[in-house]
Amino acid sequence: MDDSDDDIPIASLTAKIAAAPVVKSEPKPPKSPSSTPAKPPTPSSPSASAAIPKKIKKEANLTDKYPGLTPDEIAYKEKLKEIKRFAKIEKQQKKEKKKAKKEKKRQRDDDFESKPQKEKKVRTVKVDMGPKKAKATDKTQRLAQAMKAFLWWNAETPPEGQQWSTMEQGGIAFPEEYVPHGVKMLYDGKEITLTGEQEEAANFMAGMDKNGMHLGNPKTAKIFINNFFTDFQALLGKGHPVKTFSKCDFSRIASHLEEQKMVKKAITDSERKMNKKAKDEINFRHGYCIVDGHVEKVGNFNMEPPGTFRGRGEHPKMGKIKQRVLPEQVFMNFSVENAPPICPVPGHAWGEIRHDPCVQWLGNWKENINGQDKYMQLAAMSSFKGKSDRFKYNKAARLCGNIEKIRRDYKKNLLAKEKGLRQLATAMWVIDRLALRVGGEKDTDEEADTVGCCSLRVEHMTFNPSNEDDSLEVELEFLGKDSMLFKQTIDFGSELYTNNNGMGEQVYKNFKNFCTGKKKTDDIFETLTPSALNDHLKSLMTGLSAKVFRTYNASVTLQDELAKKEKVENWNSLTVTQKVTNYNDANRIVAILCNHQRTVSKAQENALESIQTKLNTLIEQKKVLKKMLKLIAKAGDLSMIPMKKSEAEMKKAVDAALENAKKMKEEAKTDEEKIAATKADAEAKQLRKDMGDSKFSQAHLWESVPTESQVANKISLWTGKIDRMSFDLKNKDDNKEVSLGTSKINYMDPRASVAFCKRNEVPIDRVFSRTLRDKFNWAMSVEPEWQFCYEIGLED
DNA sequence: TGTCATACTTAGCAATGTGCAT
DNA sequence: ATGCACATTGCTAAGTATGACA
Repeated sequence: MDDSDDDIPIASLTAKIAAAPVVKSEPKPPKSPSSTPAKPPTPSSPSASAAIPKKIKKEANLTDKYPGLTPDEIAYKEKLKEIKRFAKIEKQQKKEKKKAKKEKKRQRDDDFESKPQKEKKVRTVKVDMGPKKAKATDKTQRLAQAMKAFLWWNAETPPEGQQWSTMEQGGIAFPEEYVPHGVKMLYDGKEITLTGEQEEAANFMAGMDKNGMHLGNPKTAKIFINNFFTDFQALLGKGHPVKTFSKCDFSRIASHLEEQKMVKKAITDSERKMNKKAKDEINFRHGYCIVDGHVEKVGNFNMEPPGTFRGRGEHPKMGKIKQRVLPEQVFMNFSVENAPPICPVPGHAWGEIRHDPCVQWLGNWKENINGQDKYMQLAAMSSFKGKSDRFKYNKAARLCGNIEKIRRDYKKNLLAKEKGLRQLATAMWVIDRLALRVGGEKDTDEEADTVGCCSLRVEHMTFNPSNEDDSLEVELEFLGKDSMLFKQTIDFGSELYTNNNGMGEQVYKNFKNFCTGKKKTDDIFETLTPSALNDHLKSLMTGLSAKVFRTYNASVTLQDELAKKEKVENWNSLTVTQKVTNYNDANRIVAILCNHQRTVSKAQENALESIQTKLNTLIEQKKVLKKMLKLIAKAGDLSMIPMKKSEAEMKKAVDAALENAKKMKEEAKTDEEKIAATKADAEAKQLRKDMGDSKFSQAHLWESVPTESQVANKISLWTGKIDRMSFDLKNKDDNKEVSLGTSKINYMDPRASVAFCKRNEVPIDRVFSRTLRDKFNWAMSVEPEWQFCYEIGLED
């Protein structure tokens, strides 16, 4: 690791790291002496071309080697060869490296085990050695320690209304300038020469996944292509021969890009190191910030590269070209007394400088698709984000003490004579009980048509969907944030909504009333706006807004569900893994409440299908076993019992095929031979898979007639297998569309999770990943008995 | 009273990393 | 050791909240 700090533009950062207090860190295995004392000098700006191997000097005889091919095609073939060669070399290197690492580790472990006594002795002897030398850590680790050392929740708060007093930052990093590749697109079969900018745009389309979420769906593909082509044509200029998208052929560019990906994959270890170093440099230059004298991590310091706009759902602007953003378009924010960050693009300068301590952002620019503002801000683990996060959860906790009052308020108003008031109350009920978002107005020409509570329309509700008498059921179906489908049938007459004076029937009545006499496309709550709703909420509790209900309900639900789990009799005898599974189950209930979904990929779908097939096989096998048992018990015709076919021969054949393929690969000289070898390899692997399947299909059989007890044993074995597998399958199927992460990151008070772990001796890293532990550093010190309740909310 | 601008939170997807079974 | 499934992270889109202003 290179430790030269001089390339960091933040002057005080260097001093800061050096002065960082030594923080206790987890014990680490003793380090082996550094093996890299001298390093070769590295170029100051490693260019992308450094990753591509030098061309081998064989140009002269290439045309002889490939008779009848154009130079372009020959070049392509040669390149492919090179890529393959480098991939092979890299694989070899990786292997060796791994081996070496393992060896080292073993030695280290041996050392460690054999020398504990000695070490102790040394330590007692060391008396007057002066100040303790800091552990040899790299820059990233030292920065991490410096950040960890600052406990913002114990520190002074900046002046009222201000986010900071001083702020020094390293500016935004910009993507490298575009380097044209010269590969041509075809139009109506003819080559078209493009400028760099035009070629870059062509890349965007060429690189799109034809089966992805934008082009894979005919409806969105149409929007996407239309938008792209309009922007592309504008780039080409007036009177350009390219007129119709269907005549455009980007396939040459597509394969070039594919090739580049392979080149990138086939880099050597030293190149990988260089890339890492370059990335680290950017990270050190832009990734940290000094706020009021302490180091903070920056969240998004890389400027978004140009590309196509990937709007979700049926966003009317998807496919439009997102332009490259230049430093001139960016505003930077930092304190007056500090030097401005250096603009990293030569010949360019920041658009504007601000010194506004009342905001958190470090950088700000406008995006060209929707004209929306984008910000560079500190990372989730920073004090800014930590403070507002804790504030958010404390506010939600305060709702614990106010929720009864608020529910009384809307229950009263559900019966109000005035329609506006009734709509307000009904909306509050929906936000509280169904955890919907508030739902602001949207312009459907500019954005996808998605809704929340206030923007619900008559067409989103189906009364009495199952057509039963006296039904109070309503099907609620609409696209919410990110065009995620919300589809739930609410039975307003059910206990869930009527118990405890829940007033479900009244809510139903109100909805029916709000919807009658309206067009499908009319708003249900035509008198209501988010700000009016929030104003009313503020009158009931200071700082209350609609979204607090989601946080509140998520945290309360998690806490209640966990409490339920912990009440179970054998709870204390459960293993850590079982406890974590229970935690995840509680997490899942919250995720379902908040409608946090994910789409199931094709691969996941296939995996599920294969489990189902296996399960079916097991069930069939169990039936066969039962028949066998009957036959044996009643001393029937034993020749009816199916026998296991020998697997030895099959295995022989597979091994031979694999061996043969390997040999072919090694001996292959010409392209044809290589292709044949690859094919043989694929076939051998298929054979191996078939063998596995075949083995599985006769796993229940014996090579000779089994005894009664043997069969009986296998039946119980199979019963267990079937149970486990169908449980597993059901679980996977039920959960495949639920996303647990979002509620963990944004909704459930982390202190409830931390307390749960402490009560149950579950290591926190089984529940929170590294980044989550950093993000929730402020929540780690709570007591095992901590409860999400009103009093907690009074903290700040 | 509604609209706009601003600033910040919440969100899913794709790429990447990790750990486990074979 | 390898390949796979699952978990985590990076990215950036899509929301909410709120105050200024017409």
